[in-house]
Amino acid sequence: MSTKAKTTQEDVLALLRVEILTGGLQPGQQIVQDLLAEKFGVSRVPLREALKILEGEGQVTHYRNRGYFVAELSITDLHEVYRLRAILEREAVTAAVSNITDRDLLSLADLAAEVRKATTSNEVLSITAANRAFHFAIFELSEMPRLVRLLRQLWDATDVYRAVYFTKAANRERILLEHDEILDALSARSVARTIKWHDTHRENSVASVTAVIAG
Amino acid sequence: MSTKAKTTQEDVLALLRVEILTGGLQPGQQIVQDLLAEKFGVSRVPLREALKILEGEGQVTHYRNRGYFVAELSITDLHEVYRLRAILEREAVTAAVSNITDRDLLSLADLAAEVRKATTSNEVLSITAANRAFHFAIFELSEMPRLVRLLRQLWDATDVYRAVYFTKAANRERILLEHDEILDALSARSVARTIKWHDTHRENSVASVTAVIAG
DNA sequence: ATCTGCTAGATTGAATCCAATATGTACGCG
DNA sequence: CGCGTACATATTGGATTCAATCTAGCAGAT
Repeated sequence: MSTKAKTTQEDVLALLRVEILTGGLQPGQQIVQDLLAEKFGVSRVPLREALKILEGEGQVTHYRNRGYFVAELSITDLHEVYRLRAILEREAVTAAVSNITDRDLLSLADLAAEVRKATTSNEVLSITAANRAFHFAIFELSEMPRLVRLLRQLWDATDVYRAVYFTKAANRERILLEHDEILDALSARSVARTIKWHDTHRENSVASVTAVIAG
Repeated sequence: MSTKAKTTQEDVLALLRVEILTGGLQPGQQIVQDLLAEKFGVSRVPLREALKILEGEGQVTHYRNRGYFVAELSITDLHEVYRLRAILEREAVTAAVSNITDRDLLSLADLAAEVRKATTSNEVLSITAANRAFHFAIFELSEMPRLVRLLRQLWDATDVYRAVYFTKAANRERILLEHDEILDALSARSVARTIKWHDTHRENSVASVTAVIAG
């Protein structure tokens, strides 16, 4: 069997992420540990440890003796996240270009194909997952693990809102084109073009997500 | 009383930080929960939650069913951290300059004085604390909380090694001068000069710390 | 002699149980 | 009628207890 025996807090963590992503737990809402623990069929201890991880990622906030609440993202927060992403992703992409091999390009193409396939499925969760996999495969090429870690945090912070982005068919179309452009720039080993397309990729995203929060 | 009633896991977290910082827990060493819990006079639950926080910060690493180990920092890791700090601190400082008020300059001067006082005390812990307070007071002026959070993580990651930096009298002298220069650049509202001095500040630091790790 | 498989001890992971704190409501007083 | 205070309840935080997993050491076969 391929299912590796994970620990319960890892399961709970995954469940929590889905719950937050799909809106089962809404921003600002308190997380009542007893209820969730029962719902997941576990005790409160692993739940709390999973919540501590999410707190570290800024996904939930903790108030002493009052518990955990799903984090809310203000517009200014959102813009800060994207500003930081811009800075850090440029760094990552630059390093990636200088490391990339032909072999890497092939597997990136595969990942891009996965995204394309996911978009036809119309399942938002699998689209976001595939999209993430594609972009982080690029970031990983930087061989800067801490940088990738920071980026992961920033992506996590906006996952909730970005999910909405993929509900629009036009956006799903657009990212496929942008991914192709990114692949093209990468194969040409052009740092400038790769950065440029990442930037537009983000700008399209931030515009939509801003609309979501504002509305 | 000014001592606000904190929770045990916060106490434990503070204790752990000191322990790691002072070498009571050395890089690579396993953290045996029973022993530490007893040493701190608490149960394992708050200890584990505190460890989860440190794991999120990259201060310790966790292996399934094997427990927590104090993180080790390789030379390449170290350079990555400083590279990321360079990028992010430039951003923070730039934003700070555009926000800074005369009132801020006064309190920064106070903090710089605190550092000066701490250096005479010769207690490494209080020097690092004062130094941190000074720099993060500047970073906070950026009014970019997420950015500050990321910077805090990066500083934490190298705290262990940086502590050694302050044991040398020459280094203690030098940072005082550099702090003065930074204050000067800030009052002149010069982004370029502020960045420049932050850069040299870091470069001096990274050189020393590299030597520590290598040696 | 080395490698494999097993057993015993140690250590982590999770569940249950108990204590401390905060919130909400009713009551009394001004 | 408004405000503050005290009590009751719900919820979190911590300690204890139990279960699962890993590690080390030994026995035996090749």
